[in-house]
Amino acid sequence: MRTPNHLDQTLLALADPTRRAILQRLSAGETRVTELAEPFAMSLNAVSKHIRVLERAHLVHRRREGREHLLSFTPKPMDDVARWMDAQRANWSARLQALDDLLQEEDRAAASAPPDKKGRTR
Amino acid sequence: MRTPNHLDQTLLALADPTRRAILQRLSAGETRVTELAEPFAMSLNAVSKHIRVLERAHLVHRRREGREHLLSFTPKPMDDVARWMDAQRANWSARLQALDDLLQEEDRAAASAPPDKKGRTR
DNA sequence: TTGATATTCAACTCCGAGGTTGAACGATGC
DNA sequence: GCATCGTTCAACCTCGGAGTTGAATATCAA
Repeated sequence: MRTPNHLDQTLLALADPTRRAILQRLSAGETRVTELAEPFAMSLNAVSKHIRVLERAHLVHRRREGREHLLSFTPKPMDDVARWMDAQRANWSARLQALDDLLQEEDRAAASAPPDKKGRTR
Repeated sequence: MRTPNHLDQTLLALADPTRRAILQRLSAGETRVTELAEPFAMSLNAVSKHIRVLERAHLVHRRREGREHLLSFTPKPMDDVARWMDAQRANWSARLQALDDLLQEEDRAAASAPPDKKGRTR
């Protein structure tokens, strides 16, 4: 908890529509900060701060060329997120399968008993 | 931006190690609040708040049974995250492929010219 | 009813996120 | 040199996240 790990930073960075839009834009290619900020209804400074959050999460890389800062998307942290989610999915999918089996078991058992008024919800 | 959409809520909820641990625990089966809070070095109230964040993101479902609140993992929002990430991946993977092609093109061209001092960085 | 258990609600602190404005800094162009 | 462009830094505001403690609510058990 005292170590804000990479997943934390990455997920936090992704949990904002502006930043996701920035990433989407960057996935189309390197872009200058000003150019990147142009479509947003907020100050350049605000966008600059969003960029710093993305940098902290290692989701964008900055390359200075003269006075221009060129930003590009570095997707590696997203892989970590994907890996974590896959691991989670593996966990609960197995369990949901077991639950399904159990429910079917119950249904077969209920078929030989008086039916229940309320159906299986959701 | 004024509509904090589902992805926002979900990613924000996931961007905390305590909450991810809670989900991990819940993926092993329904759990009472107190039982859930026991391993964490924080007050029951703090855990209760985390649970509310997870509920807001529809990542957990609460079922009241007497005085006990039984929580379970509802993974659907994670699918939305996965879908968004896949879409992103489709975007930039295509572009990275194009970039790779370009770099190889340049390498071939450079092979016939005097070599460059600084190598291809990262 | 009384008392214990399970959980939330309410009020508070602290801190950082997200936004603003204004100034500073570094590179470019004349 | 000087003005301008691209970008950040600094200071400030507001809001909500994350934690605390203490009281309230609801259920169970006697």
